[in-house]
Amino acid sequence: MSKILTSRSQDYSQWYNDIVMKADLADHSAVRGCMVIKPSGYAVWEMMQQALDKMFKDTGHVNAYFPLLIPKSFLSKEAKHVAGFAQECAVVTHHRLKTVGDTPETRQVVVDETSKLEEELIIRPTSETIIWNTYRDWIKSHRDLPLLINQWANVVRWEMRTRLFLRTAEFLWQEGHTAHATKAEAIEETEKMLGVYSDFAEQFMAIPVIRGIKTESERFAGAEETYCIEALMQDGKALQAGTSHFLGQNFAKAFEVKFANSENKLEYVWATSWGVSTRLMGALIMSHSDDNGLVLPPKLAPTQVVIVPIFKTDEERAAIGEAAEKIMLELRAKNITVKFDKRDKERPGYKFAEHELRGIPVRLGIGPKDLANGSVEMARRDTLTKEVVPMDGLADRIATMLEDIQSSLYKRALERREAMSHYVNTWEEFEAALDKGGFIFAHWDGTAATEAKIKERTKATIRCIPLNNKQEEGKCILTGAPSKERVVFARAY
RNA sequence: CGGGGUGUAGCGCAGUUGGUAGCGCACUUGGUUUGGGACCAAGGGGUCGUCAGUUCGAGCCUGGCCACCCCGACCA
Repeated sequence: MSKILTSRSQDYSQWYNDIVMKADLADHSAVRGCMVIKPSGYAVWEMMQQALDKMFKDTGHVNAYFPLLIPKSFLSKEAKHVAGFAQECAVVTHHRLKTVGDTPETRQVVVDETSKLEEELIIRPTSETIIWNTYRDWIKSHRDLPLLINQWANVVRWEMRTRLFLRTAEFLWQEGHTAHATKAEAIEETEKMLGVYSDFAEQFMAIPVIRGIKTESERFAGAEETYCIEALMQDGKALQAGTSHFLGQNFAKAFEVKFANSENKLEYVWATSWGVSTRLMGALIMSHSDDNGLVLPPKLAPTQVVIVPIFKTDEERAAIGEAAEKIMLELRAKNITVKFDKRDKERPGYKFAEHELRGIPVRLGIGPKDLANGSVEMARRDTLTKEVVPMDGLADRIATMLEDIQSSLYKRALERREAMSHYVNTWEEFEAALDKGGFIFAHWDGTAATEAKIKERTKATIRCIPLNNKQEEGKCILTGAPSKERVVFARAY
């Protein structure tokens, strides 16, 4: 059994960091709490971006870009919003530096105090305010609605504690910001985008998620309702993988965004916002990887197949090269991405290990024996198994295998989650389940006070109230007060 | 921000009592190798995180600062 499944939290963190480093995905930067996403990591992020972007476009959205810097007064216009983000904002106070000191030894660069800004600028922790300030000018009539815009951007949140991908001071994300004429339409949009996120998580990332809504205390600052998808990592901790917010008219009122309806009466617009971030990279790593390194689902693997040649002589090398070229043509004809690892310096064994570390789903080995037999050695990353198969019909076989890896990863993750889902009815059962890790479905009396007490005692939070939740009579595990449905508890990242 | 730990070559580390820096991997060159992380030989690479202090002399001692890791607190 993989040691990660049995390990303590500290070992799991070490394991996670090792994979990020050894698979060459990212590194710590010289800037506090920030990371450098390396080409290997960025390539995976790009795969995610492309898939998500297509899904956004397919649901009628367009991309735009808004400023990085937000005047402090904008941020403070929505009271709950600023209260939620005030603790973690990077603030720009000056716009100029100057050099002081006459000699090279004493010379230094300091802030020019004469360049102090009259109003400080906040580096966006999220863009609702700057966007709604802009939407005021864009929305005049019901004919301007709905306004369905997405932005790919970076944001900065000055977190106390950072973890590569999961919580960095700066991170990359997309944020959708939509405006609608009616409440119903905005809620529909919020739910639709949650659906896009859960489809993406399950179909592309091969990660099963629970769709639900947040309790009031976990709600986005400034939202009326926060919908989320929650995933379970291999160590039994939950990870919020995406959120979609119904913002009501909060931002429309804060920024005076009104439209003339068909009867020429002014109304405030209804809003949504939704986002996923590079945190999904963390989710991907923690969901599928094993002790040999990263495991990528084929749909997100920048390279799906790698061919490793095994040869002694130049003649063999040339013959294998020809065979590889032929295979690559066939695979590319089926839109399968393939690389031929013809590096001379590294030996095959080294390459095998390296490609496993980086998570390439399928590896082909071609050597003299294969040339003689018309065969190829085909290895799959998820199960670490390999078999010798005929060269004939290889492309079809690989296409099938890629599909199988994609669905197997999902199935494996789903089975693991089910095995780590506990239904409890008493406090004792709840505590026992917490020791095992995973999602805990339990009754809760619906009060923030109880939620807070449970969090204080156990560090477990309510991850969400599942959508379409089964209604059943029960008693709160803490207070014994009546409850009509189970909510999902877990310790979370 | 509190507690604990770390910072020495690209990476991982050693460095004794304070005496002017070393090992493994990686890198360069040559040769032998190549079906699961090769071997031999010869090389190159360091303001020891940073700033100050103590000292004839600091990688080592003292203090400040910075960054990172782990546990908390915080955190759509």
